[in-house]
Amino acid sequence: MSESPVPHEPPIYRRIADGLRARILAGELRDGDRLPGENALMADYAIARATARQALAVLINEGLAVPRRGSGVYVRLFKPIRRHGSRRLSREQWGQGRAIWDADTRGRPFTVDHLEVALERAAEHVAGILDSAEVWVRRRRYSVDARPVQLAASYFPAHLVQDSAITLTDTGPGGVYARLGDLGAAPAHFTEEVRARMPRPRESALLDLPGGTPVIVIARTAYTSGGLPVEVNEMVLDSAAYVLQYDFDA
Amino acid sequence: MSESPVPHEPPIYRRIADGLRARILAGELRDGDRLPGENALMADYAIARATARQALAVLINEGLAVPRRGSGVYVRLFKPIRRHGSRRLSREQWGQGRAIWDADTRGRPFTVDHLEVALERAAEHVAGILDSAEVWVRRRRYSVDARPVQLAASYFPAHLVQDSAITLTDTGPGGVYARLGDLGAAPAHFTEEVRARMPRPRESALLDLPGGTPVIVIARTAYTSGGLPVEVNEMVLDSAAYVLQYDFDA
DNA sequence: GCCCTTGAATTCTCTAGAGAAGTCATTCAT
DNA sequence: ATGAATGACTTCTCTAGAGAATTCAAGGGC
Repeated sequence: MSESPVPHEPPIYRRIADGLRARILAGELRDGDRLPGENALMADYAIARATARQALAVLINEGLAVPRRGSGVYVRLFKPIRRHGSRRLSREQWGQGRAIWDADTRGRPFTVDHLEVALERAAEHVAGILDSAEVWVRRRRYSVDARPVQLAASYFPAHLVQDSAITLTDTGPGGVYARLGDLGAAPAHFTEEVRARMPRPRESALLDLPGGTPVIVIARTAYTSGGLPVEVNEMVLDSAAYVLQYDFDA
Repeated sequence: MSESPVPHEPPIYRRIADGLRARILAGELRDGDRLPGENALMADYAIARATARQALAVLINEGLAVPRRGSGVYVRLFKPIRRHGSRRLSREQWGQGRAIWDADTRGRPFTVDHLEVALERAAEHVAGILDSAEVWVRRRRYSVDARPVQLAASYFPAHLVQDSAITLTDTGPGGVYARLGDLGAAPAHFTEEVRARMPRPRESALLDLPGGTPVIVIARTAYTSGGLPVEVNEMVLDSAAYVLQYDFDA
C-alpha cells in the first residue's frame, strides 16, 4: 500500500530528449544546427545505442529535428507559405497586415510537377457530393523552389465537363474555373473542410516529408450561385510549408 | 556504376507495418479492434522484440493505432467535431449540407475544465498585433464527453478591458464579445491563421493525446469595424477531434 | 583543374535477452 | 455477494553488439 509518493521520474531517453528540446525551443540550437548524434549521446550519457536513438526519435517525431543518414541529426526549419482562403476579405486592408506567424506572403513561384487527367469512377464520398458516378479527375503536384509542398486532386462531374478543355492537359487561359464559367457553371461559393493527420506512406514519399511532419488535408467544394456543386478539390499540404489564413465578418 | 536496379526491398519492420496498415485502411481491422502485439509478431515472423516494436511504432506514429500498456495495441478511432469558421455563410443552405467527412454537427455539450484569468506582460508576437505591452489573458480548456479537445488562450489589451468583466472569471451574459461591445469595441471582422504540427509535451499532457496525433493551432485576431485589433485567441486543438469548416464567396 | 577512389563518420536495421510496470480475469477468503 | 490477492499477459525500458547503407571530405590519378 505505502507507495512511494515519487512522481515517477521519467526514463533516461525522455530526460535526454527533454534537455535537447529545451535547448531548441530556447533558441540555443537554431534552424539547421547539428544535434549530438547517436555516438555522442552514447558517450556523454553512457547508454546503449538503442537508448540514444530513442531519445532522438522523440524529437524527430515531434518535428523538431530531421535525421540525415550518414550525416547527422539537425534542427528543423520552418519557413511556411501563407495561403489565403478568401482573397476578397483578406487582411491586407485589416490591421496593417500584421500576422502571428512569419511567412512568405508575396508568392514565390509555384510549379506543377506532375499532372494527370483521367476519367474515373468516383469514390463514394466524392460521388455523394457531386451526385455523379463518373468524374474527370485532375491530379497534380505543386512545388516551390524545387521542393514539393502540395498534392491536389480535382473532381468534376463527367456529364458536365465532358466536352470542355477541363478534360485536356492544357485548360487554356483562366484555367478550369474560367472553363466552368464557359459552361454556365461558374463557382460562386466555396466551402473548405480542414483536417490534420499524419501522412500515409505514399503522401510521405510524394511530398518528401521527414518524420514528425503532419499533413493538412483540405477538401474544398465549389458551388455555383444556384447551389450546384461543380468541383471537389482534395488537397494534401506539407504542414511545415503552410500557414492557412481565413478571413470573415462577424 | 552498374547499380543493381533492385528497387530496394523495404526492411522487415516496414513490411509488417505495411501489412497491418493495409488491413486497417481496408476496413478489415476496425475502430477499437486489437492488433497483434509484440509477442504475436515475434512468434509470427520470427523476429526480435525490438523489431516487432518498431513495426508497431510506425502505425502508432501515423496515428492509426494506440498502445494501451499492459493490454495491447488497438486501432484508433476518429470521430471529429465540426467547427464552423463563419456561421453566417455556413453550408446549411448550400449543397443540402453534404460534407466530405462525417462529423458531429449538432454540438455535443462543451464544458470548460480549467479557467485562469491573469494580467501579464504580452509575448512578442501578441504584443505586436495588439499594440500593447500588457494584456489580460483568459486561458481555458474545453472538453466534450469528459475528453479534453481544445486549449485556448485569449489576449486583450490591458488598457482597453481594464475595468470590464473580461478581467473576471464570470464575464456575464453574452461572454467576452458582448463585453467588448459594451466597451464600444465589438468585433466585426476575424482573421484566423491555421497551422498543424506535433504537440509539445505539455500540450500532449493537457489534451491527453496518444502518439501520432498532431495538433491544429489556430491564431485568431478579432478586429472592430474600424480595423482595431481587440483580441488574439490562440487555440490548440486535438486534430483527431476536429474538422474545421470555412465558407466564403468567390 | 577535374574526376574517381578511399576511408572515416554517421544513421539505420536487427538480434538476444532481461527486468519493470501496468492490465485484467480468475481465484480465494471473508 | 463482495473484496483482496494472485498470476498470466502485455507493453515499456534498457543493455550489448554487429553489419548494412549513406554521406562527405581528403587524397590520388589524369
